[in-house]
Amino acid sequence: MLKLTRKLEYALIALTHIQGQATEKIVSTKEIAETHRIPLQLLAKILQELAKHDILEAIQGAHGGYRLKKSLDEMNLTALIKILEGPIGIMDCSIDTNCVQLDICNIRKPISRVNDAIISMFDNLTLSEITGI
Amino acid sequence: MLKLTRKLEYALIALTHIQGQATEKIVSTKEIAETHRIPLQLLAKILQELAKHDILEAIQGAHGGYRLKKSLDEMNLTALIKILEGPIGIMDCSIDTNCVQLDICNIRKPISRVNDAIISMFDNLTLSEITGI
DNA sequence: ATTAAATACGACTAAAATAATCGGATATGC
DNA sequence: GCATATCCGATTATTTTAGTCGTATTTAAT
Ligand code: SF4
Ligand code: SF4
Repeated sequence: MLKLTRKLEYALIALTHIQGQATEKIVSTKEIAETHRIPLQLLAKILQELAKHDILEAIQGAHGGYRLKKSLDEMNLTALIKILEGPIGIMDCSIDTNCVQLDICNIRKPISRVNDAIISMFDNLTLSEITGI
Repeated sequence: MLKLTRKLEYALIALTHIQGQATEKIVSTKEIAETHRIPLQLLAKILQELAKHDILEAIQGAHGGYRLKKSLDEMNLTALIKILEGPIGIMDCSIDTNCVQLDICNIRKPISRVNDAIISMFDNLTLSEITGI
């Protein structure tokens, strides 16, 4: 309940790690995985996903790896979550319309306010505020 | 990710329903389940849990059911979540100490601030603000 | 007393979401 | 050519959430 996924944490750890290196340094998945004890294959797929969305630049081949492609203060937490997990929302009806209670729900409005508050908090949180400038 | 559980929603729906009735009226699980299309057995267990924690008063036997025992503006969302789901926290290390990244985690502090903000938001939200006065 | 309607509760099963792994392809520096 | 990377679809494993079952107990009404 209300937990961040491991994928998201690994992504934030990796971004933080990369940002801590010299700007032009190419950082390999292996380096990050070993430093932070993250399963290599899983991290690999996460970084690929981030590369696909232009957050990282991938350099293939031997001595390859990743570099930051986008400045982290240009992107908020909401965007990262959307990339890795899809649409956000603390209840089903904030995402789709399949809930059987939908038309008779007596808590939808108040819960929706809570949802908005959380989303707006994530909207206002840049990744660099998490990874540290 | 970051979803409220169904159990919690059902609890809030039920509390809202009960609060909408005359103060002394005894409301049966069946009435709530049918009105809101909630699986009866599941709702039953939830209400038992709430009764065990003195939020509801259970009246057994024929024509039995539940009544509010505690005023809903005396309790916040955090308390309800704790009863139904246990300790809150958006990351594992806010609850236990088993995370393998714990000692080397580079995002723990910033994530912890996010966590605190959410918890504090829930702390300041009374149940009556959700169920409607 | 008997019956019907209700709560109480532990055990169980099912479904869904999350986490991790596997196997092979492709790219590139040396 | 070989070692070291990214790339990527498919699969499996694990955990969490959701829902069900069976049975016992309580109590009002008849
Ligand atoms: S309609 Fe009500 S029960 Fe259904 S998802 Fe929205 S808030 Fe939850
Ligand atoms: S230590 Fe880091 S990785 Fe582990 S749970 Fe806490 S924040 Fe997440």
